[in-house]
Amino acid sequence: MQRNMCKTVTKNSLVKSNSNRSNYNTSNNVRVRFAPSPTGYLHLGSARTCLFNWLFAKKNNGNFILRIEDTDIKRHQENTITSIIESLKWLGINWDEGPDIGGKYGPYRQSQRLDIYNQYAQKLLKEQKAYYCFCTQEELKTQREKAEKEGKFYKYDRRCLNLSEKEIKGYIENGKEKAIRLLVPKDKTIVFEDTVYGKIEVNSNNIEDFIIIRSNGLPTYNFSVAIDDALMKISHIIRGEDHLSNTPKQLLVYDAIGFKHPIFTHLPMILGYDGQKLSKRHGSISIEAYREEGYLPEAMINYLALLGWAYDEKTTIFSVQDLIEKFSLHSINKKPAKFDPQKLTWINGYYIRNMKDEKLVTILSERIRVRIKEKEETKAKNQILVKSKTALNEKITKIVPLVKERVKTLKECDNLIAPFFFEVDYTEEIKNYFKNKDINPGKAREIIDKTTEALSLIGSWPSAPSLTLTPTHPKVSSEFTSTQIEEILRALSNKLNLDFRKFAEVIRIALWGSTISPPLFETIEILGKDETIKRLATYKAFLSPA
RNA sequence: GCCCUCGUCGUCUAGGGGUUAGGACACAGCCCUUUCAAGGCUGCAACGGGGAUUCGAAUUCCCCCGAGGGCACCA
Repeated sequence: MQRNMCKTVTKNSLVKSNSNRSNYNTSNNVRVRFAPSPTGYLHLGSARTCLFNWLFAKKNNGNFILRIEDTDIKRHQENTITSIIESLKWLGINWDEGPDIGGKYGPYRQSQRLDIYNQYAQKLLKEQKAYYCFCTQEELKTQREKAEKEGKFYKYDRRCLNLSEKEIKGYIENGKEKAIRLLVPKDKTIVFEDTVYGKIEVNSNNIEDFIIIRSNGLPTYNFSVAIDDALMKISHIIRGEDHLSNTPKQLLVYDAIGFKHPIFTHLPMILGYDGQKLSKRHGSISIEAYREEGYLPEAMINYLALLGWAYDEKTTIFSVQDLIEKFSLHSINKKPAKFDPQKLTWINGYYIRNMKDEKLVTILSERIRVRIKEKEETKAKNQILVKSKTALNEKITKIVPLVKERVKTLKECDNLIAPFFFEVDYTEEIKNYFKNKDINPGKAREIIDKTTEALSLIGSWPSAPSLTLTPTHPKVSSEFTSTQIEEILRALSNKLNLDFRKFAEVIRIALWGSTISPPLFETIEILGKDETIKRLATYKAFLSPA
């Protein structure tokens, strides 16, 4: 059987396939599009749809087109177009044709294509495949509500189809509001083969004569998409599953006009944790929000690709290049996917950990610079510890290896390293941390005093006669390095007969204002002797005498 | 109400007649450890239910149940 043959082939080529879905041509002229309506930020679901389109285009050397569906004047907001475009660019998605760069099938904004829709509507009218409807919206609404009350499915009763030419003429001359409806053929089976969902059959009797041009002259969605997709020579329509039920209507438009059908691929929905449609109450759902939270574009892409698609039984990490090579419409599954922020975060952490140090340095420098600027604009200017851009970069270069394995988002990283650049704010909780602890405030003072003393020695050696520590530690040199610091602090902790964990906790809290910090010895080195000693003193002041 | 879909660990998924039903996230434990991570090891955990076909069903078919989407002068 064909199925078996294909299975063999695909196993060899490591590409999964359902042969019965592969009867289409992807060898040339692949043209796909992403067609957002500008009503808000770029949503995770839309981003995933966009990504799949883009991957498919890249993989097949096709064209990826960006089109803005802004026919609904009431809902669309101009500024959101910019924001959507920004998000796409941030993700690294580029397009070959679009509203900003043009192209030979433009314009790429539906609001600029109104003449086209009207021309086709007139053509259908002339061919009697569509007809004027003079029913008012109120009338229709009443009818619909009545039907719903009776538990019936409402379908337009075609009353305007039976109007005489004279009546029509009369209405038009009187300037009565008119919409245009498509004349849906009776009892026709509409069939299409969806790449993901397989063969879909719908009887046209289930579809009413839907409006294609509204009384305000604007086209409705099912009409304009069909026309645009056909005119823009879109070969594969890849979009969310919520459009599956609309596809027959669009096919009716294709057929009425005589357009060739494209290939349809519907993607399973992305749902929230509770299985409901992903919405604001599930938390952040825009690409923009994740960008701000410190997620990397490559991590977003990787995670999004895994929603509804899998390559094999093991791999979870895919570079964009991997995805382009391995992506296939055949391996998209049907089940709706629940968005899992934890996994996204894990993937993001993975990308941070595996990022080249230099790249992280660049990214973090930029982010810290933003924070510095914020401080500069407030009265907290004196809290900034780093003065020059060079100093900042040098510092971050040293910091990156310490923190890249410890954070999952850039924001988390910013927070972890902030005390390198700004004075520490000690919370009440931190100030009182050692009350009722094994190490009481008095003991903590002692630790701080001794540590201060010991650290002071580094660099002032060998002229340090008061050093009580040196007998147990012969190798005090003049370099303020993490190795040196570690040796001295461990020796000190030992001498004080303390568990080093507890000893270190005092220092950590004093230096970082937190129980969590980057590795202590390196932190002290980078912070520098003076700042370290200064912070030890600052914190000591919060410790009430025993 | 009608139409269209979907149903494997908590989550993303692999698996398409014979598997100890595999991996990843999360979770738990242990190891490592100056905190937090990272890393290593181990564990927990799934075929919605019922029939049918078959020697054999997570896999094919039917019914039920559950879930999502659509049915607008929204996109």
